[in-house]
Amino acid sequence: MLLELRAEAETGLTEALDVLGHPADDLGIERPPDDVDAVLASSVAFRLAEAASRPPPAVAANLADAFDTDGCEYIERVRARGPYLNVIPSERYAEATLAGAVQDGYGHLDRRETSVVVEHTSANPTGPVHVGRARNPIIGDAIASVLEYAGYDVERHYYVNNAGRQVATLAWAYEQFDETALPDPERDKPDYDLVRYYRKGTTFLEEGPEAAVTEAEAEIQSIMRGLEQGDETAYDRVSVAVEATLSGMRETLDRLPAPFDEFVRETRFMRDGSTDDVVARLKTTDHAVYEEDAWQLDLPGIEKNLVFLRSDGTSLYTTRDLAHHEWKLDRFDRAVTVLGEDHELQARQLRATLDLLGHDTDRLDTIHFSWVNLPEGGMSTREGTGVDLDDLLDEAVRRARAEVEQRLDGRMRDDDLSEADIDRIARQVGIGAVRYDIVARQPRKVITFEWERALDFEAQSAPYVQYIHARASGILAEAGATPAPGAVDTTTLTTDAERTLLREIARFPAVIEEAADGLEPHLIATYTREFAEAFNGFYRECPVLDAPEETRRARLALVAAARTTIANALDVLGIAAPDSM
RNA sequence: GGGCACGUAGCUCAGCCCGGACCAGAGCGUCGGACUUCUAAUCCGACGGUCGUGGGUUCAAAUCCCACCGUGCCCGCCA
Repeated sequence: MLLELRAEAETGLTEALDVLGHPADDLGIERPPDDVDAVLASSVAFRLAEAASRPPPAVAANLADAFDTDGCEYIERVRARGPYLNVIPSERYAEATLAGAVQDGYGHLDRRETSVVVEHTSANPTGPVHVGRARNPIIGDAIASVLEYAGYDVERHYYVNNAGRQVATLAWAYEQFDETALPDPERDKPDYDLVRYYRKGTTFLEEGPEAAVTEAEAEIQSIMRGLEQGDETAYDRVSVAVEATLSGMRETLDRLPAPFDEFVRETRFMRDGSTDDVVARLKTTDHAVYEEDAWQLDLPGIEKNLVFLRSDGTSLYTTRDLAHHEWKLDRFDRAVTVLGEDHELQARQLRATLDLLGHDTDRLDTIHFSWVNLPEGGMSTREGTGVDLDDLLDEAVRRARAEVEQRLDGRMRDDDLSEADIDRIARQVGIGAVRYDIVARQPRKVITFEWERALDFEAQSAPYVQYIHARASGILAEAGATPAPGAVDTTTLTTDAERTLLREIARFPAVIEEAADGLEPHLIATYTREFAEAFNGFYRECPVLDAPEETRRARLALVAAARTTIANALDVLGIAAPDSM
């Protein structure tokens, strides 16, 4: 509802500025501090003061007088307070907020008729997903969801690298080594099974006898060339190992869950000729250079040449990724990619090259996140250092379960949780805590992984937010029927706590819009925390079930609206909203 | 060496893009309080900060610009 009110405020303010002969290019609309009873404010008066040769408060007072609220549905009035203009909402604003927020889809913005593909994770299928990578699916999935809420047609893609050196090495190692020479797998899952061959293989290439290594390198090269030439045998050899590994990785990602609409395989762009086509076009550009037997691009503003064809005539990952991106731009209006910070240069080169090929790169967005490190250093699949995501999720659920059981005794609510409930809550809370911990921070910040911090179940965590959903659910279940929003008198909601909660509910769609515009899902996490504080304030101050009839009805509607709001906000973050905890 | 990021309470972060009522907000930790009352994974209070450093722009700077310092990532015919 804040979005509608803001639209009214913008129109009204523009008119008022016009009437007084001020420029209306910067309205200075902002969120007022919590202790001001306005829902929106403007600081334009500061900027107008000099030209008007009057102090800001005087300008603000004039603007407040000139603001015509006659046509406004949601604005009661606009008043000056010092140099600021404060927008005071009407009772209709409260009514419309409640009516809007009890709808299941609350927070979904109007459809935009714009398609966007969100590519995320795309980890090399060489072994289990480790925590160092975990930011990618969690941030990526949240970005996809927030765009869906904002009205875009979204597809989630995982780009499978099944053509590079890494997977050729895996395929070779899988054929080369006997299982008896390998350690037992850490889990009974194909990715844990296969990664043993991969690690054995990379160690062999680094430390094995020279002649044997040369032979192995030749074999790996031949697999790569086979793929390049569309050789079915080479493709099958790689597929056996890659697809098995990928299935194990998908199983782990499903636990988050991080669903995908499509797994796009790199080889697709080799087999359909589009990579050759890109190479042919690149050779004809002014920036193409042939140096040291390899075709390269000397890109403007980029210090490093981009090799797009090796001296042996084979393509590189980036070459295929160019074809992949042309494919995406051809099918979608926008393409968002979530990548690690180590891919920064590559992403810049990709963008510059697509630009060179005549594409509108404004349709492209890249979000970079920094690594999750261990206190002792980085994580690596190849070296086998790091914490597997499976282990983190298991431990999270285990600790959450211990927490539920410990709280069982002191439980005030006599609703006897069943074994199945305990299981459900442990899963919702445990995995939710991991996701929240990651999605709540700006992707650029480096994270050092520590068990206690990642699995903190207190304030500023998923359970803190989930708890208010459970509380709201409890009240509504106890009450039985929830009154229709049209049948309640919002004027009975008079306390600060009620008004603050209402204000937070009304803000949700505006938060979605802001998070979607900037591709910043952490804004939603911040919002859920502030929302939870507002709800807890209400919960403390305002009894619902024991309130006088009129008040009770209004508060029940408010609780119902709060519940949908927080459920949907959590939904954006991919975090479950438990009915009981 | 070059490029790109990050630097806010003891610790972990939000605020920075779009400068204004923030002479800075949370959480954790520490200390003290609140369960016969809709779930205490909650709430209330106290203590705690030269917003890395120095300059600049502005009526106004945590926020914009410059320099410097520290940290991370990248600088492969790997991905």
